[in-house]
Amino acid sequence: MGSWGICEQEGWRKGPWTPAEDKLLIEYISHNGEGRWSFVSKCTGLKRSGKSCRLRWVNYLRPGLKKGHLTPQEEGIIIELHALWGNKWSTIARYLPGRTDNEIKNYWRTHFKKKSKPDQIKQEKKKEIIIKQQQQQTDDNKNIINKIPLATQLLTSIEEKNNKQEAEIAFSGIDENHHQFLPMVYQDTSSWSDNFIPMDCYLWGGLWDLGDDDPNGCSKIGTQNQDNYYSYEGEYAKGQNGILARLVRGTIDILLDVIKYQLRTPMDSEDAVVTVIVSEVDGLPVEASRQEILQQNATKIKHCNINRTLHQNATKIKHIIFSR
DNA sequence: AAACATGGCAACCGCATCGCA
DNA sequence: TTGCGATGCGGTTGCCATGTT
Repeated sequence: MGSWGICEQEGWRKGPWTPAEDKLLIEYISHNGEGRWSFVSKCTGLKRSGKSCRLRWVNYLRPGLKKGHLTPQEEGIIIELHALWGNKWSTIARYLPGRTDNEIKNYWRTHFKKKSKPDQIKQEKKKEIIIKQQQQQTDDNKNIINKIPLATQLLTSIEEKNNKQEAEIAFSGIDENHHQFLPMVYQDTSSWSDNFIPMDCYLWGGLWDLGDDDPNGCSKIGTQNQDNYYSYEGEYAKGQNGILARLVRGTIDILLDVIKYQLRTPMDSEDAVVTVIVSEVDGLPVEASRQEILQQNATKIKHCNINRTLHQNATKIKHIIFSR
């Protein structure tokens, strides 16, 4: 193949798009809508393949695309979801409105897939993002108690009662009556039963395990059902704080997916139930009678319904309870 | 100032999947 | 059920701008 822009084998032009080509493509889509890409060249005279037209539209011309650097929040989401799903760029992109799979893929390769000194670079980047997120959260959470140590701001409790698995995440903060949410008591790992998933450690590992050995971060604490569990010694508070940041920003469905992943099949079972209790939306308190806004069979939850109404930053979640 | 290295990113390629006849 | 075209996805390439030596 020759240099880009002049290769016209098979009749198709390749290489960078010109403004004139963009204009033709935009006009075509404005009249005919997306899809039927192979007809673009026939209708417009563009010497571009259908695939090329689709790619140009999806990655560059489509309205609503964000330009510029990713925010620390977006970076954090990418890290978390990549730890969860791996190179499922299109899936990850669905959680980042305005960002394309190509952009996320490029970002990941640029920032995390350095061939030289991979561990060092990942560690440095991770620390950088954690610091950014903490600074951002400090700004966002002015009304949330910050006098208590980070380690107690968010604690997780998992209990097994009467053959039921129940995992509950409690968030400290201030409710609509300005009462402090009391964190749950962290349960000692020695009490975990054989068929029981230690969600907090699992969650932590899933969020931050970047794939390779992570000597300064996650440490393996045990194996259960052929799965590995991790704790994050020394930075436990930071990690929990990071999860809280996600929730405060209303990305509830991400958390649900993460926790579904942690619990593996239990959330797909018929009798699994998810309960989400929200105390504040967009800075306005939710009446006590309406706080429990979602409680339904987990099999019906693909993406948490409340996410669509809780996109603003000021959402406060009191509890999310998973049980079966 | 020139040569080289690196980072960022748009675009291409091949394969997988989907939908329809 | 099968074949085929359209579409989607992830990996890769290569250009260009910037930084380094």
